[in-house]
Amino acid sequence: MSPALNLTWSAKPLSAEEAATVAIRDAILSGRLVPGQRLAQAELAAQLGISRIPLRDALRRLDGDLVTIDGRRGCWVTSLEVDEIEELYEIRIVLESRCVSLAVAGLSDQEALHLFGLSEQMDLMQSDAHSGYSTRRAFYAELYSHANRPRMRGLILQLRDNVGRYHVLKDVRHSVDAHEQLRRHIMDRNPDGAAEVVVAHLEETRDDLLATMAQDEHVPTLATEGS
Amino acid sequence: MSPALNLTWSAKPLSAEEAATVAIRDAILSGRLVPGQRLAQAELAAQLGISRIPLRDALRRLDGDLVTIDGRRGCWVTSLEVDEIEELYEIRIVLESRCVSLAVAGLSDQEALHLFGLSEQMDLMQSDAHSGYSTRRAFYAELYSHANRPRMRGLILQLRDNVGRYHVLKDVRHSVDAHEQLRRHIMDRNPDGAAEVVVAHLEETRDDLLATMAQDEHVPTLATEGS
DNA sequence: GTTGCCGATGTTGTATACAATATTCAGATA
DNA sequence: TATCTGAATATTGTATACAACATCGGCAAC
Repeated sequence: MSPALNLTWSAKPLSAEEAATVAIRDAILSGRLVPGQRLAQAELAAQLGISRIPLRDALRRLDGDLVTIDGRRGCWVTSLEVDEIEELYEIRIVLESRCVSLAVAGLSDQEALHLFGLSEQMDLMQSDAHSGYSTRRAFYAELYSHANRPRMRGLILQLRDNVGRYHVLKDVRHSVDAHEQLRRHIMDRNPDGAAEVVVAHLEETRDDLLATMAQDEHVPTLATEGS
Repeated sequence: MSPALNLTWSAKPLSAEEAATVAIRDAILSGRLVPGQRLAQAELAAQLGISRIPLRDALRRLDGDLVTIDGRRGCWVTSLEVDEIEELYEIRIVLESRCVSLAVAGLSDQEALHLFGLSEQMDLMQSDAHSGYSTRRAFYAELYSHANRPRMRGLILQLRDNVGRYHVLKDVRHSVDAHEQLRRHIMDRNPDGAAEVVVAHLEETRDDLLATMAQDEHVPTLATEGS
């Protein structure tokens, strides 16, 4: 199956544009760049140590997703309204219920066991918000990859990132509970059960987030300007 | 509902990047640029009468969708395999069935009548493949806008374009029939019926396309090079 | 006090020039 | 003949410079 030589081509030189894309995406997902924050090309390029051209390429790549570009008016970190968040969750529910169902249905014994272990690890090591998020993300990325639907998986992960940056790690109890159920359905190869758990979990998460937003709507987050 | 003054800000000056984006997208959707065709930056920029910078911005914007960029190896018109087309249709089915259901459920009498007329017009004037496609696209864009799900609508139209450029106008009978049924469900405000029609229509269209591709797989289309 | 009109300033868009890398093809060698 | 090597060529990535536009401030007029 696997080739004799499995060089992952580690540490291949990233282009300036790729590096900038990763850096900006990471900054947005980790909350260092907050929704609505202006992204001035000259300033960002200077901070990253590159010229404006590859920076613009990176921004174009993130446009419509994590970044909003409005012609000559400039660009900002995309800010989501309540309506948009509800819609994104609706799309996630439709896609993820299908995807998890397909994934669980096609799992081999070995793969199911692997996912089971991954899920337990994930719930055991509860670290800070950011690494917790990326750990959960990695689990779902792995799970959904078994659905053999690369485009759907990509869409889902994208939507997840889009909405995930608004969370403040409030849903830990829900998550642990949902993951326990999900593990059972994975071992039982129960696609419908898994889909139900995922939908219920998404709805809970969504409601948590909306409640938090309604509560904090009069306390807008402010970016701490870099020196 | 509609504002008293409805200035559409017509004929605002497009930037070179926007113009290039529209031009390239249109060329791909109309088939002048075929899947797999190389997109050389210098050549394209010269043809469009702009420099490489705004052209690159346009290509980055279409990347991952209609265009595939592979680092320094260059970029091509995205070419879809059979598996990918099947997957895109699967996503369309999931999203569009939900979207049409929501749209039909919320239709006012006036809106339903308007869509009815639009649909009839669409079936009456059957012109060439390209304008036929864009007419149908406009109808669904209008229909889905009534679902009040802008992101979902955008995704659907994007998926539609992605897969639509492979069609060769073979599904006219199916379409006319499906549209007739859809009109009835629109007038009856029958969301479930409309969703069923859309799903069935998508499945038929998908199977038509796959059959055509299986038939023509040994006759690869070749681009007619511009002078 | 409010509105409208410039001018100064800053930011983005675009062209040109150059650097870095991929591709290609000729030629040598097994 | 097939394959490998390496220089020539072509194409993409990036930096700099400049042009076009938007924003923001003050000032005048109503």
